[in-house]
Amino acid sequence: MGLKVKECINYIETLINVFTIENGKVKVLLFRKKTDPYKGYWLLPGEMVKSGDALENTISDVVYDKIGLTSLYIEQSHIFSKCVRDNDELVISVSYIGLIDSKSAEIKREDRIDYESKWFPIDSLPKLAFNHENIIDKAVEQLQNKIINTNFIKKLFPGDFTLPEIQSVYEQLLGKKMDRRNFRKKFINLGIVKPTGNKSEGGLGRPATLYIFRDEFKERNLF
Amino acid sequence: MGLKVKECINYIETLINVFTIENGKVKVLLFRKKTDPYKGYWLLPGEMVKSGDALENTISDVVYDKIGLTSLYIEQSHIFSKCVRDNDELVISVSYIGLIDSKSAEIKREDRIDYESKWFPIDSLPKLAFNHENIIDKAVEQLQNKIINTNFIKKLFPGDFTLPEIQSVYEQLLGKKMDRRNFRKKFINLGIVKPTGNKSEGGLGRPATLYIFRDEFKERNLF
DNA sequence: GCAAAAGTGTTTTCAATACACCCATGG
DNA sequence: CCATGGGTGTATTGAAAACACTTTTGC
Repeated sequence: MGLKVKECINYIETLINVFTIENGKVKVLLFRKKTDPYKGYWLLPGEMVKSGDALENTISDVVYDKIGLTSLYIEQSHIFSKCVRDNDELVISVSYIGLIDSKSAEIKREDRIDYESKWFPIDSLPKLAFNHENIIDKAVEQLQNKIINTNFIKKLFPGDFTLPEIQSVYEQLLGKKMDRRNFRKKFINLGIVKPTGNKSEGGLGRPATLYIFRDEFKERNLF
Repeated sequence: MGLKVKECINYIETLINVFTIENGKVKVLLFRKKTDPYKGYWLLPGEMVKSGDALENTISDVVYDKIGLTSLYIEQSHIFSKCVRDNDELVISVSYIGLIDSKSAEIKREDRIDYESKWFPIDSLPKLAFNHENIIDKAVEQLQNKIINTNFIKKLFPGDFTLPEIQSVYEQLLGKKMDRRNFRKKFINLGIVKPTGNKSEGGLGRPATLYIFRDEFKERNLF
């Protein structure tokens, strides 16, 4: 306890777990690593913290420079410090959670072909570099706790959506099936959504009613 | 966005919010600062991270060297990085939450008279150095979310306790009064506590029944 | 007309709430 | 005997859960 080896520089990096909903699946954005170690493995977008930059600035850089987004919802997730490198250096990883709706995410994806990046469903992740699998696990765990808040959902569905879509996101994140009738009853009774008058198109089966969040909706917890 | 000034060292410190229940009040442990800046103000115990030490080691040092505890429950709270110093240096503060029962806390307090330290009720904090007031606020906010978990409560009450004691902690942390009958009903119906057969002593009024957590109790959320 | 997914109502069960009086102790 | 705080029971309300059939669309 308290055995000091020698003074050395600690590196701090910020990483971000950007989540979106694509084709009804909850997905996270990953980049493929081009160099050893872990060449060919996937990792979370991130950047070393430099020169008196506050963490918030660094994460903004990551989001803008690497992902190509100018704004998305961000909050802190967790700090990891076990990932020690060869030479007495300690890398501290500050992990963030970002949420983006599928439409914005899709547009930006076209712009960025210089990196190999991909959205992976959280239940089928590829080989991940370093401890990034742990980092994603922790972010997903926190997402589970956040998703019961209606304000949080709105960030994933800023446009219109169907109730079956939203229900499916809950089922994926909470890891359990829910009764369709009870789910709608609850969601609609909250009074935070209203039908747009339109119907979903193109899918199999009966088209679903499209809803949007009311402008004046009050943040609440479900479940 | 991304304007780099120059390379410089970022300092990382760990801080801990140690909470206990003393005389029925939720309190946090603070030390008085001996030197300028903020001489005479109070602050959270903490330490700079050195030499490839993982954060967990650093916080262990703090707990052992400065507080005199060999073990207490610890979890991460939040990272603060706005506290920039004069010379382009950035201090990143990694904040932890620690919980200790009053009995262990009391014993250790005797041992440590070389520092001026004191337990302050969270609703009447003294003048705090740096941004430590924000840091405590954040920790208390997280405590509010954690306290609904029975496992968390047990860490504050590992020995025996009365139901009015526990109820009071809930009321302090959640910031609302609760009905005594409904509170007991809920708590006892959980089946996680059992009466010891003894009664509290020394207080005014009728002595209260003492309870302990059952050995095999299942972690659950209340409220 | 068939497959696929959306939409709808009722009953039961259980937890949350509201509420007022009696009990044990110390002084 | 009085002040102080602890302990108890019941009725009401509302949300959660369980459950099966009908509707709309594409092919």
